[in-house]
Amino acid sequence: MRQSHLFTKTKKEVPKDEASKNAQLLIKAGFIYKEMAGVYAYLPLGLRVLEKIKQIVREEMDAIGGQEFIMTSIQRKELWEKTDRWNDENVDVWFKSSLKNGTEVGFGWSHEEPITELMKQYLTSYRDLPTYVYQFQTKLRNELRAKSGIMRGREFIMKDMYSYSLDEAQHQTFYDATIEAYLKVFARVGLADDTFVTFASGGAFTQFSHEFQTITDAGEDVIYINREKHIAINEEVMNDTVLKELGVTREELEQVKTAEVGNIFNFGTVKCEQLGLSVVDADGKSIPVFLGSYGIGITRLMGVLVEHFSDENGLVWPEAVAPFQIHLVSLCKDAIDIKKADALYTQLHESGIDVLYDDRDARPGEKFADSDLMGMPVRVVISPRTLEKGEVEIKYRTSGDEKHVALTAVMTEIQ
RNA sequence: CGGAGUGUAGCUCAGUUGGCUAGAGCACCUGGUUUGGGACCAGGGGGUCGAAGGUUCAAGUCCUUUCACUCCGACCA
Repeated sequence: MRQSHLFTKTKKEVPKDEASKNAQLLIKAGFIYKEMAGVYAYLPLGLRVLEKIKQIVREEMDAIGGQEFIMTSIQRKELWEKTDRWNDENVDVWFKSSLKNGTEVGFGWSHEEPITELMKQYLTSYRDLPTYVYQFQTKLRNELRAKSGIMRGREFIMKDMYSYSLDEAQHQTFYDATIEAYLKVFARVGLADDTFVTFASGGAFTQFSHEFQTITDAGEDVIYINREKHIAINEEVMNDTVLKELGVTREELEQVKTAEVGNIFNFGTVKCEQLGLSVVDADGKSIPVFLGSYGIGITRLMGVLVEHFSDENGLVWPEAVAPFQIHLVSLCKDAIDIKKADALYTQLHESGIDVLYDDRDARPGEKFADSDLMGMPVRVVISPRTLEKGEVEIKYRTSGDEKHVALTAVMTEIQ
């Protein structure tokens, strides 16, 4: 991608109506645009990051048997009344509207009910189980107060997966597989060391649910962790009984601030019973279905990555999610040098490398500042100075390490 | 939803006890000089001062209402 053709540009100043680091940096660097409080548009650079994150999640969900589809944003009231989650006392984040004929509808803040209703058409026999489906959907939640930039919006993208299982054991197997898959996701985006499977309140069916919490000051949760034993407990369930059960003492735990990046939940058979989803077993007898739901906040995860990896010069993207792998910055002025820079760009591009080519007619200082701000993992500078020796300069965003490499050796160096 | 704060150019802001044609920096346009860490000179375009109502000879400035945004809290299967 030639930067001269890239839609959006960087800013020197951050908008004053943003206090969170993730929104400030992402707006400054031209990744997102704020429509209103808690509602953000994703510009080409931001969208690339989102798609990279989604692809990682997609691969890991597919690997454990998930099948991607997509539900609707407009939902029927009746389904939510069956589970008593339509009224504002029980769910206070509904956006509601009505059709021209007066029929009330809701905008999806979650999808268990409609997906389970859908499943009634397709799951009829024990032979149909287990079934695992997931989607990337825009969730709409009428939050009383949006905050923390893209980490807590009124409109956000979530991956939500649902498992329909024959029995407790089958459910548990997939539940455990999902924990492993989630850990792989967070490892792949670079958060392995600071993300913890955390015991949290479990609701009616199990003692605990599991949250995936990533350490960040921008988070909203407080958890207690033990890094050696890999145990983490949400403060909301921290008590002596729980400590005893998990075999740790209070003294062994460290208090940290975290953001919830993922969450898995066991609904038992209750949700399916409420909605009338059952299958017949081998004897032709009707039996209840076990439901599990598993979420990862995609846009929130992007926000956490910004909070986690940025520095005073701007964004610092982990390689796996960077919008481009390489930022090729050309300082060339005359036609012959520009031709060489163009050739290098073409070579990198045609090798299948995601490369952003700063071919703009701008001053070096501005280009370097923009490059740092946008945060690609590798910066390659080509200029009259480097070309004199037939070289380019390679600088790594994370470490700041810098080296000069022969023009002919760029490809091998980058691999 | 309770508390606090802020609304003036695309962005960041200044604007005195009410007073003349509402300003600066950044960004943008034109010309020139520059070119390895956000350059400089000259010129230029851009404003319902968040909105509505009121007081006044006169309102960005005072009063009332309202809307939006931010932060703290509450809330967040």
